[in-house]
Amino acid sequence: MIKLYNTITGRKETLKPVTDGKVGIYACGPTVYDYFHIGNARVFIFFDVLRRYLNYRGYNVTFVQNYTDIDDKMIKRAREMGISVKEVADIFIKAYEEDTAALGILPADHHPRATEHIPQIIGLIQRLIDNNLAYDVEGDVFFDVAAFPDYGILSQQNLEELVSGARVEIDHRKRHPMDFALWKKEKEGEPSWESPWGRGRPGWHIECSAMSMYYLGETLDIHGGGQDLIFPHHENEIAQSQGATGKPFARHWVHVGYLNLEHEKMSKSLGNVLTIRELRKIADPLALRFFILSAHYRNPINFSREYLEQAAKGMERLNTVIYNLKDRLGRVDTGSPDDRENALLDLLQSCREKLIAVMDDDLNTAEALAVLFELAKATNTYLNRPEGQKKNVLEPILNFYNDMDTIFGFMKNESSAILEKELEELIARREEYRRQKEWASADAIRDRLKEQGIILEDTPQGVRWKVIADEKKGTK
RNA sequence: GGCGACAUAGCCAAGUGGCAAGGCAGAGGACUGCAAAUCCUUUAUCCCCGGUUCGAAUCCGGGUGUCGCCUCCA
Repeated sequence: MIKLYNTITGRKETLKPVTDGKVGIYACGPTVYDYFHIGNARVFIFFDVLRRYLNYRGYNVTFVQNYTDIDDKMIKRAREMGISVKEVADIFIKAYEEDTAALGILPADHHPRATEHIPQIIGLIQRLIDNNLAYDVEGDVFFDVAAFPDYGILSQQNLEELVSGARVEIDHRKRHPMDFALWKKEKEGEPSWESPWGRGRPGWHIECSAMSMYYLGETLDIHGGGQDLIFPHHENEIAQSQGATGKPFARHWVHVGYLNLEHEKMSKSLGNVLTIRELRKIADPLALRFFILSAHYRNPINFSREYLEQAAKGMERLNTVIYNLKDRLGRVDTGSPDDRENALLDLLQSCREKLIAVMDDDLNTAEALAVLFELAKATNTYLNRPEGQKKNVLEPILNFYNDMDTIFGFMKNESSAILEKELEELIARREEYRRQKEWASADAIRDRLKEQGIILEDTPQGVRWKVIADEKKGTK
């Protein structure tokens, strides 16, 4: 039984998909006018883990995340760069794909673009006009909030409260100050499409309603994004979608908390935006993933280089235990487990159960990681014991970690650039120096290999080596 | 003005009624030729003041502080 906090009710609620065994998730994606930043990354990483976890729990998940490729910011950027809006979108979608891949984020099942769903958008607007929830004024179409009684349900505010706090300019063509644009009349030199109301382009909110329902049906199981989308974006999506269909738009509204940078909200005006593009130059992007997962998704978190380094070291600890397991597994045989080994296998089982329990409870990734650390300690203790280890004890533990990696996705799989034969030769030579107690010569070999990114470790079971790839050295 | 979040060790961070998880850093020890890795030991008046309760970090009331949303925003 998986529980998720639902913004619309303010409670954790059991996930009950529309169709048993299937889950449709729609997450609001980026406006592709620039590189995305570490705050955006928090949302993308959360939804990546959510869909991976639901998949692990046996659901058939369809995950949709849009690209907003037409709006004011896109148009502005195209002018600045002296290229078309389409070209801006192509550049930053490609960058998005590269940067998310570096963060271990899997591609969604669908990444629809607003400009490729104009017919669906127009159809939805027409339904709203037919239902007397939208009106056309001189080629602009607005949503009539006063005609939709549930307006404000998500942000828990009524219309009067919203108006009193609003800092918007009054557009006198609107029936109500909070009415928002579904369709914007064409302006000179901007991309536009034919519609029943004349040439124009979609408003910001309508694309998500249109595309989510097109791919996932009229009631989504899970919809969400960053907390700042609650109002107005998701509020407006509810109005548009429910206004058209008369059905609940999403069963679960999931919103991810902010990630601040050095205790400040990131914003262009403060000039403190850290993009993943930039982060990738100075640190391991997977350390950011680990850092983000080490706190609960609804709590605000603060980012700094220091915290990222702490996270990188913790992540390294888990990667090391996996490395330790793999290394030892190649040197041991099967046998019947003794009492202490049975106790370890019992612990493995209880860790598995505990991990599922904490993840089922509103995706508590912080506790889940603690479980992985707990098992790591017991495993390391076992690997240290002089009586030796058994394959049929080590293997299930390694399998567990591999399973967990399909959810959390921060494990490293290093490969060596140096030829293994050459390496074995150097190790053998160093062993000879060590036998002769020629420590300086032995250490020279170790230092030389380290410069090439290969770490030698002397263990009671013999010398072993591992590769540290350049971009994966943690923070640099 | 309206709505809301957060405050737990040097740092990060779980825990929402029953002896305060986990990670990072520090100190001491074991192991090691030295390293690396690992293990052991060690570190908390849970922001303040009241209340409810046999029992509160957890529930209620009141403070204080930090921050967010109500405008484009993840």
